[in-house]
Amino acid sequence: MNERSVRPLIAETGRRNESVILNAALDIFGERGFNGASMRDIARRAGTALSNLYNYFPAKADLLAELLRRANDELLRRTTEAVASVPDGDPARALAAAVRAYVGFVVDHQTAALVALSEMRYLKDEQRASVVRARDSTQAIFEKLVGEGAARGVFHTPHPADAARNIVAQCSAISTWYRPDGRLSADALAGQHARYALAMLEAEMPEPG
Amino acid sequence: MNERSVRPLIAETGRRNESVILNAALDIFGERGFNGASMRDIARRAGTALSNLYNYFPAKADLLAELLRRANDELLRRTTEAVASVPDGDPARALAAAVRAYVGFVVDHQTAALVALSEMRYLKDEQRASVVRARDSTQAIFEKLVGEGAARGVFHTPHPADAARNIVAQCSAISTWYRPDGRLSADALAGQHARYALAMLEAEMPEPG
Amino acid sequence: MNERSVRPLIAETGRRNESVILNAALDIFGERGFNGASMRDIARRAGTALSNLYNYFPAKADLLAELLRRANDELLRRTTEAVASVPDGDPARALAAAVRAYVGFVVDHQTAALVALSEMRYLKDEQRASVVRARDSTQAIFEKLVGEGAARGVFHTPHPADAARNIVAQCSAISTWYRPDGRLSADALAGQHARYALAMLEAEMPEPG
Amino acid sequence: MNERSVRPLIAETGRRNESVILNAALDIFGERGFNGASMRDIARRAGTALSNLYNYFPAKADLLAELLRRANDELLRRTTEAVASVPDGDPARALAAAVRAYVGFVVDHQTAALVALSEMRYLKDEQRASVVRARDSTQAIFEKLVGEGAARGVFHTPHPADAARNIVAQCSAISTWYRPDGRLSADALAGQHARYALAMLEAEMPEPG
DNA sequence: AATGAATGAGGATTCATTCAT
DNA sequence: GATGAATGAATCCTCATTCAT
Repeated sequence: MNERSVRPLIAETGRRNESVILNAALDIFGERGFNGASMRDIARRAGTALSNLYNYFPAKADLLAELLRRANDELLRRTTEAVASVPDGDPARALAAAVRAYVGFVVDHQTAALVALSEMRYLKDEQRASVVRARDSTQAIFEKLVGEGAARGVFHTPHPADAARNIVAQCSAISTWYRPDGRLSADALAGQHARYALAMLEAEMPEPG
Repeated sequence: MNERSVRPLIAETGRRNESVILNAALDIFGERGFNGASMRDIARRAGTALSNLYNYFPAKADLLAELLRRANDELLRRTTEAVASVPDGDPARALAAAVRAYVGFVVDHQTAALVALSEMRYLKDEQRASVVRARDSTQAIFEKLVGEGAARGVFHTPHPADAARNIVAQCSAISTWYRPDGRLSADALAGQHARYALAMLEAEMPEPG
Repeated sequence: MNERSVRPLIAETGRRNESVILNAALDIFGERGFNGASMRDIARRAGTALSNLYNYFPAKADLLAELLRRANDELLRRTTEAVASVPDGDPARALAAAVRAYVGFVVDHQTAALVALSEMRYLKDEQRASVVRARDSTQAIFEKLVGEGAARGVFHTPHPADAARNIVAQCSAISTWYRPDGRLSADALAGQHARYALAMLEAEMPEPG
Repeated sequence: MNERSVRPLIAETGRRNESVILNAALDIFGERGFNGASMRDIARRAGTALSNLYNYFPAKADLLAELLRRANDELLRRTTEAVASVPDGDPARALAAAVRAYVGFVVDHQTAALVALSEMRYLKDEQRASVVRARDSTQAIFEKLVGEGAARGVFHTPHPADAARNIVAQCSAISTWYRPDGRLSADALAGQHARYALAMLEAEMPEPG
């Protein structure tokens, strides 16, 4: 039984077909990559006319940007909430909770996580910058926690910022190989990654989830 | 001073322009992705006529396949040699050497590593399968070392296969963020990643770098 | 102070938005040409919904046709009135008055004059024929006056019909270059063109405006 | 028998299909206007594949720009030569020769003259500016001649610059109505327009061609 | 009247690839 | 090996127009 909140990443909105189109785009981007996906493919998957896509999103890149915005928002929300649920002053526990949240997001929204990881580069200028900022917001949470732990002598790793980056990279990379029928359940996977993270940080007495 | 062997990934061959074309393709694939790269782009970068590309590679996918073949070959060579240079019976040291070799490859051939990580999916059928096999050969080395260490009680991680996968994923992901002018030198980075790996494996008395 | 009747070419009618839409269409056709203008452009300029345009005009061509009808009507009205205001039997004076009226129309409704000159060709079949007829009605006035003057020996030009056509063409072409802040005022311009016309006709004792 | 040099506006060049494509584009632009012409139309008229057009001209606007460049070049060449063939110090004769040259160009290359008159506006930025400069070069010849004549007291028109503009406009407008089977032959038309021009300028003793 | 959603046809342009030289 | 010309299919996107509300 899964206790994580698996509400759909793309919720219904006022506009009739918006969520249908976004979900179709997410699927197709996940299957073929941004440049390999055609608007025709997306329209067909969404069950609408090609030209109708443009009533919702003025350009293909806007579809991707909107998807990444939502993915990053949800990831940030989950991570923030996870950290907030841990009493202050326990960086190890907070870090473990953040990692579990991140892994949970990847497992619940694998395609979105994969697209966010690999297709962001195809956005340009302001859209790209905006997504980078959103991604960095989440990353900053990890860096802050690792920095605090290092300052307090809880984490002994010699390069805290580097460690934080690699922890996040590793969580994100799960989207590239995870299979729901794998040996580890989603929760076990999240717990195991919390354990990896604390190990990498050379935490004192890690207490894995 | 850099002691790693930084011979070019794409060496001169008998065919005059082959290496020029492959290097151009590598650049362009790295900049724009496989589907975002056009044969015209590659020809322009190579300084040759578009149609001449087809005298060397019958299709765009063959360019990518050849690049990935060479990248995987070099990665496998480096990893194999690194492991061979460690006396048998010391899985921790061997694993650390393997990680350092992998990181060295990523740092020396960042674009190739990035393309291998992110563009392999655009190959089809036998070409795809062939590249997957090559990638798995390297991965198998890590799995074997981790398995041995676990069997001998040197590594205490509860899920050795999973740990091996994540170590490799983490090394590979370096290609997505590494900058030569970053805070850690290439060697320091390699050493640090060996340390991460042993930590993740919960090795006894890791002796980093 | 401007004495010419500068009532708007597109007057308010019973239908609330009709004149707004026509004026928007006139603007856009003037800026981008008939084929360069989109119904979306026009709707946006008119401040109404795209689909609402079709409650007023069943097709894009009908918008243009209606504009040209009104422009030609107004031009014909001004020219007719100008000629009527001159006592019979003085072709030179009548011709000068007609030219002044024509120039006045172009100056007061430059965009409409420009669109009438350059976009008529994009109408088809009956709509085109109808506009051609309207244009020819005005042209006929000039031909008649020139013919009369030639018959009476007042105009000595050897090819009266050709002269009439060129006089009209020249007046019409003013729409392509006129700027309200030019060296000649609107009235001076009208007077000067009357003078050109009489000169071209080789009129006896032209008495310019 | 026609004595004017009616060499084709678009001469053969080294590139096999270039002149064929330019001539097709000229036809189609003349028939439907720049925005009403599709690259498919042009390709069909040229007897080549749509995509092949882009091997010669990278964009539709480049086709138009090249056509207008050639048209303006030829018009300038003819006008310049005509003026040069008249002994200095006779502005009336020089002006008449210039007008005849202009009319000759319009008659020999009616479609090009029409397109130059009506489609220039659809070019943008530098391409537009470049064509405007070319057009102004020819116009400047007329302004110079009229200015000289006015200064010497040969032309009595009160607004020389305005007169020059209208003379050119009138010549240019011939392209909108001329029919080869009209009442006046090409030469007669040219002569008649020289006469109109001198009349407009209120020249002393015009000696029409 | 007015609107938002929808659509089929067509727009310019780029694609990977082929062929004759 | 190398090139310039050529092509059919596909690209993203816009078009005028219609329809249900």
